Amino acid sequence: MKTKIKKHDNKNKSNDSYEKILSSAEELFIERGFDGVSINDVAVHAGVAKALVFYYFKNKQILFDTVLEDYYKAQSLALMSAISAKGDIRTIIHNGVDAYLDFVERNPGYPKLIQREVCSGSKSLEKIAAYMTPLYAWGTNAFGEFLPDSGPASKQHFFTSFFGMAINYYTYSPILGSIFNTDPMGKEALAERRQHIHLIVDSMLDGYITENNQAPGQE
Amino acid sequence: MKTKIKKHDNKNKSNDSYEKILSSAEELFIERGFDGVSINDVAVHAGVAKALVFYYFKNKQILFDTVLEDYYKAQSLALMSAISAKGDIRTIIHNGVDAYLDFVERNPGYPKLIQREVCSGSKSLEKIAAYMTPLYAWGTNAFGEFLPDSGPASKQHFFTSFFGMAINYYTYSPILGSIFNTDPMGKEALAERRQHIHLIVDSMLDGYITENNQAPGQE
DNA sequence: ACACGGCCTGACCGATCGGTTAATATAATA
DNA sequence: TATTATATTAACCGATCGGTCAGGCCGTGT
Repeated sequence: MKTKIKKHDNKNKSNDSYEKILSSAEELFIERGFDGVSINDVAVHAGVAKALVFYYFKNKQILFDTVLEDYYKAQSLALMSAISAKGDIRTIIHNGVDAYLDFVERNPGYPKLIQREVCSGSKSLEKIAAYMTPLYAWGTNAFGEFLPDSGPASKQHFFTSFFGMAINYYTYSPILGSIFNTDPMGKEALAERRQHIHLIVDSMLDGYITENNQAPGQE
Repeated sequence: MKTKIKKHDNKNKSNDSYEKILSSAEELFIERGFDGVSINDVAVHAGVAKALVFYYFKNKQILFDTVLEDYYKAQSLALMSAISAKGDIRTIIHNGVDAYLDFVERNPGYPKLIQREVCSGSKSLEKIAAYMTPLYAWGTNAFGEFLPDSGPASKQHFFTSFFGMAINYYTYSPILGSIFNTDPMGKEALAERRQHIHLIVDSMLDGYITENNQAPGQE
């Protein structure tokens, strides 16, 4: 049987309008958040009738969740090889950091989208938590080789700190520019920021990797 | 001349409804953000008529900015003594960290409010940037004693990292709970988090303070 | 030729949005 | 007591919200 273009079913997305709507929604939700965007905004930006948005996406929440899911898939893809890599712990962590920064630099709107919804009591919270879990699992596992499972020096705390340090630069970039009088998202600035993060990772590993793989204060 | 209750003028806030409206707005804006809250929501929560909100606050944006400003004043007050303190650089930084964490723990909604608006292209962006400037100025100045002015190990990068590390825990707390299966805002968890941050500060200072006050790689 | 199903639209729905207005209740002043 | 300024409200405004609906268009299979 010859395959033909059927009703949209998540397998066949050859449809042009569908993609236009989704990418418009992505752009606008990133700019202004769930509550700041109307379906009409999306339709106008995509150049279609408002009703068509509801034709492809049953309601606003589903449209938003689809945007989230698309980003999650892209993130998973981008981190997959780095996350499953084996070898020297330093190399693993540095590669993971680079993979994540690569992804964020290519998708600077993603951290904003996530962070804003996390701050709000978003209806997508559980979904976001589920999306973050693999990343946190990888991170705590990587740190777990030389950090304790609990207490103030635990792997959870360290990964949370690294993650916050890395991501906050991007989410705060709109005001960092005016505070430091530079363009934080410029090419050189991003490269320098990346160097900084690697530098911190190294200094952390230097301080916490001991010969018997024990963190200080855990003897 | 005897002082009397006059029209509301930012000096005399003895009025009850004014305070109720403002604190309701604060609570709701923190929960759901600017676009997620309607003036009617605020009025109902405050137990007054919607029109009274517009009587005290000319429009929604001004109501929101007043909430922001109130928080900023409270933050300034909370950090004032710590920021102006002199003495040993380690003590200054640890005291600054404690003062900031004290404030955030007493006002857990504040980082959320700020972060969400920063991520959005909020109309209050310039105001927020202005509010953050003193904090960043203090931080970069404190680090400035032993860190370079530019490059990947600059005081700006370090303070940005510290700030991100510290604040992200609070803004991400809604999902950290389900990821780590704990209550990140519980009393013990907060105390442990504080220990962790002090621990990182110390490890950073150990690594970067050298006898001639120069950062590694800057010889 | 005709029917069918996916694509797309304009018109419409009730609810709610931010904001205004006119009128009233209340309390201080004279 | 009469007057005046403030505090408060119900009713209303046009615009926009998320969402629905009936029907037209168009390529395909029969």
